[in-house]
Amino acid sequence: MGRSSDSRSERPGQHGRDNPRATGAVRLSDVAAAAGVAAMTVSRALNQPELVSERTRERVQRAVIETGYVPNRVAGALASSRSKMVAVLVPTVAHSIFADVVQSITDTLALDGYQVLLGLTGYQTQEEAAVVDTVLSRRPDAIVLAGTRHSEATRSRLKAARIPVVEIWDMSDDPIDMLIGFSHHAVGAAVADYLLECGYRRFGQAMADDPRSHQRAEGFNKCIRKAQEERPESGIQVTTCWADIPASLAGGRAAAASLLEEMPECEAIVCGSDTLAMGVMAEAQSRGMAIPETLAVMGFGDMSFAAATWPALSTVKIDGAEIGRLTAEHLLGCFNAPSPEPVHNVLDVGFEIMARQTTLTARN
Amino acid sequence: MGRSSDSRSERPGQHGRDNPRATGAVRLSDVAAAAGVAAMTVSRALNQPELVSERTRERVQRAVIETGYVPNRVAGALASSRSKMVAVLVPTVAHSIFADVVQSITDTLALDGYQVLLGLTGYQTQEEAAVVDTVLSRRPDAIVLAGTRHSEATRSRLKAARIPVVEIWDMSDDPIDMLIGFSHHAVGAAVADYLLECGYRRFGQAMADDPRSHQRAEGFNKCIRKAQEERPESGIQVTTCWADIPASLAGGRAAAASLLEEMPECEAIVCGSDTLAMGVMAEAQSRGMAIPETLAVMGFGDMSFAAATWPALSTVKIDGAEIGRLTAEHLLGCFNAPSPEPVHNVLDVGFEIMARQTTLTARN
DNA sequence: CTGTTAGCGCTTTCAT
DNA sequence: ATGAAAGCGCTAACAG
Repeated sequence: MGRSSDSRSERPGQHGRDNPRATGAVRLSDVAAAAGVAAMTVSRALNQPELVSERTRERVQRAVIETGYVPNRVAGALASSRSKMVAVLVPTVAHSIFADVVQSITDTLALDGYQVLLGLTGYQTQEEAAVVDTVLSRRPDAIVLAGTRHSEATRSRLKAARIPVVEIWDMSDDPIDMLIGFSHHAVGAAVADYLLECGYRRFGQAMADDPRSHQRAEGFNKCIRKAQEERPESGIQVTTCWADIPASLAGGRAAAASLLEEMPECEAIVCGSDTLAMGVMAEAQSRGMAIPETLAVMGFGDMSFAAATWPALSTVKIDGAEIGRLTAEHLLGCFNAPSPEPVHNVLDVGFEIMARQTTLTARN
Repeated sequence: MGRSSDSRSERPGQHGRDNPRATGAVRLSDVAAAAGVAAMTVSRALNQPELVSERTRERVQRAVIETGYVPNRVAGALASSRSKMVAVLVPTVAHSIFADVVQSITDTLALDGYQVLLGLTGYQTQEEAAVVDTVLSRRPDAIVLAGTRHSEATRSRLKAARIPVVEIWDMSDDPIDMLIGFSHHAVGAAVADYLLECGYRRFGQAMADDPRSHQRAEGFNKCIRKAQEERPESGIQVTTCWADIPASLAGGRAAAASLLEEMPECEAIVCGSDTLAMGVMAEAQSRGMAIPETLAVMGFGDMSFAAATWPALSTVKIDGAEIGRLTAEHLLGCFNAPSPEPVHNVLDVGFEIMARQTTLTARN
């Protein structure tokens, strides 16, 4: 047993020079030597244990512990062209809505041994292109990205990568591959319909200045304009205020202050996120305005953030954690499918308007 | 030019079979062929452009665009044993405090071309050990992890990895390598001192049931006990309520309700996070208790979350984004240092008690 | 400044 | 059930 059969077992450096190897880490062949088997057998014992006899498996197990072996998945990924990594690209993780998505995807994928490579794209298309390139160079097995508006370069890069791509958090007529999202325009329209139905007439909008908020605002405004044309006498009005991104409580306060200045008789403020909504409510409260009696406020996102604090808040319920889970499970389905062909599949998760009685029946 | 000098340029599969290669992606040698240079020259043109003549650089640039080449960093990492990835391990990203850390580290590292491999460890030591192993198998160039209480297995694994390790968000006498954090025990004690100094006597604690919150509570209680012994007549009391993790507004409300039930004459509630603090304040408000006149509330974390809404809230300021930035810059310093030896370095970023006059002078 | 060669540590394939 | 050989796509080291 003096000499192992592995030609590199004496750990020479590259080119046979006799300085120590760069990493110094335990290799598969070291474990193999310790267990008295071939490297390939160790690989199998670790990755496809059912193909190895129980006796060998145990010996390998022991050798792994003895040597403190940590597999090198970089090498594994190169050899097998499967990295067991999924890239997740979101504008930011400092917003609860995307943090929930990332958390949920990470948790769900971990169950199947996949890891998340995080990419934060900011809110600029140009930045996104750079992040996509960097991330693709890691050869992830799939990529999830928020939004459906990408540069043509980004789209072609993603298609050329020939891996599952899931766009989330928005809707599109022409997804790159898969899509799990909803129409922000439709949400905006639905909110307008809803509030008009409730009897409100004078609206403010406190929206973050990002593309998806713009779409919701457009949907809202379009619906409002239609109502104005149909019922010119009703006095329907809307004023919009764009808050800086990232959205903050302070931004919400400022937006509310500005809206109430411009439109003191404002009855309802529609907000681009729960964060903005809370800022708006803080401002209203500081002015002694009763919510929802004097001013109704509508948020956007999952209720969990705000509901406990502000029972008067109504919101469009979009649960990031749920979207994340759906996305991850969908991907795992792709990975496990007999055919690894990309599936073209549009899935609208819909949305739900959560309205507390206290708020939205107030004026009836 | 009919035949390239690259022996694999005709893209045979492994072992010379003639099915197409697994990935089908453009390789360095494809770019080299298109540019009429050697693969190595392309590599240099991309990674060390200063070593290549301008003419060659331009030809390579053109060939890269022409072929749509996306470097394979998996192969690069294997060959060079530098992955340009930093693993970041936090309990969760669904808490603003850790989300800020991750956001900030990601942003800062991106400036130097590093990417973040995200690991979410939950709050259990056992889970952490598994995540550490998985993450190390990707051979990150460094690892950042929240907390200083790890299993012995985790510690030895991390030491054996021979990469920079930064523990953050806590203090330790025996860090694995580097540490950027603060003592939770000391924070708890400082808060107690502060509130006693302000004249408060009957305290509630609404803490999340995680190790670091426990340490703060211990620091707080120790300080309180000392005061009780020194001034038995003063009527100093404290009751603690442990909220479920992850901390939520609802959990904060429930904790406050329970505390106020047990100790109706409670004067100040110390909270384990801003989230809990906001829940506590919601409950107080719903009971018509004036803050801070009737009940003072202290949070923990960065003010940015809550300050705009609750000017009456006081808090221990721990800015996750700042810690993240510090950590990333510290790491980049290590990477660029002439000596890549691990630096043993304890850095206490300290903390700051932000106290709004309105709250903490209320009883004076 | 550019090219050649020999691996990085693993998995695929084929052979036993 | 186990092993041997070849190669994944890139970069370090040396040679020119």
